[in-house]
Amino acid sequence: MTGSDAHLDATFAALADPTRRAIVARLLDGDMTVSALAEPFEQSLAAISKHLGILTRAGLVTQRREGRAKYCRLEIASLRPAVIWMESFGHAAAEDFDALEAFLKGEGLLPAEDDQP
Amino acid sequence: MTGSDAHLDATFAALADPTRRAIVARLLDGDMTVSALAEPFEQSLAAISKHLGILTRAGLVTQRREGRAKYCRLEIASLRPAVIWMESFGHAAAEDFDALEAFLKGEGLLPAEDDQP
DNA sequence: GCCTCATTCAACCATTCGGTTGACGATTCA
DNA sequence: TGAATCGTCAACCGAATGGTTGAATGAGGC
Repeated sequence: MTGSDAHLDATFAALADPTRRAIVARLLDGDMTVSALAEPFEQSLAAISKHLGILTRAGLVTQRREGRAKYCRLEIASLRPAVIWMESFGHAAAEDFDALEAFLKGEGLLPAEDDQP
Repeated sequence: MTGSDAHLDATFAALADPTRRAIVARLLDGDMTVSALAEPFEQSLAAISKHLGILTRAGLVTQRREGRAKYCRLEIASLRPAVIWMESFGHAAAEDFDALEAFLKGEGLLPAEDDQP
């Protein structure tokens, strides 16, 4: 409960802004340059750049330079600690989360296991 | 992607603070009065009261008055939208989340289903 | 070398946050 | 009734946020 505190702080804080969540969602379609990423938002490029800085500092996004453009990539794995933190509550209060599990399975978000003897 | 934005904002923002995450974790042990809840923290009661206000506004906590004490209860179900938001990314990039699923199963956080015909 | 495109930096502004202290409203108990 | 307990409110503080604008840096193209 001590070590990853800062990472959880950064992750949850990064996700607490709708523009940043939208950026993350857009990055699911693949890597994108900063300006391509900024295009649908009614904010200055500098604002988007700041948001990307926050996402990057949280480890959710990495950037690589390619020519004069800079491509942003979503680093989904770094969501893991946050998901685990939340899921652990689901476990601890399973009765409240039954509906969640049912929902996830219904949506196909949690494939039913069949690889376990 | 529009309606629950505010709730997601509030939920993630509420979880972005380590004191508040600790409060939530403590509430897993059962309902607690504000001062009992505040006891292990080196902060003023007013500060904890503010944190509880934030958690309450996010819907993660409800309070009921009982005598002169006020009991706080964790409303785990209201974490659901946030979990679902995150899980949907796990679905979209399943390869990155394989490790998560393995981890969750290994920890017993995701019990293997056996209630399905 | 120079111009242009892509991105970030710097300074600034208003607002919110996390915290403190002290006063206040409820409630219980003697 | 009066005193103690529980919790919140109000005002304040310093720091961080989310945004703007304008200048500066980096990389290609001519």
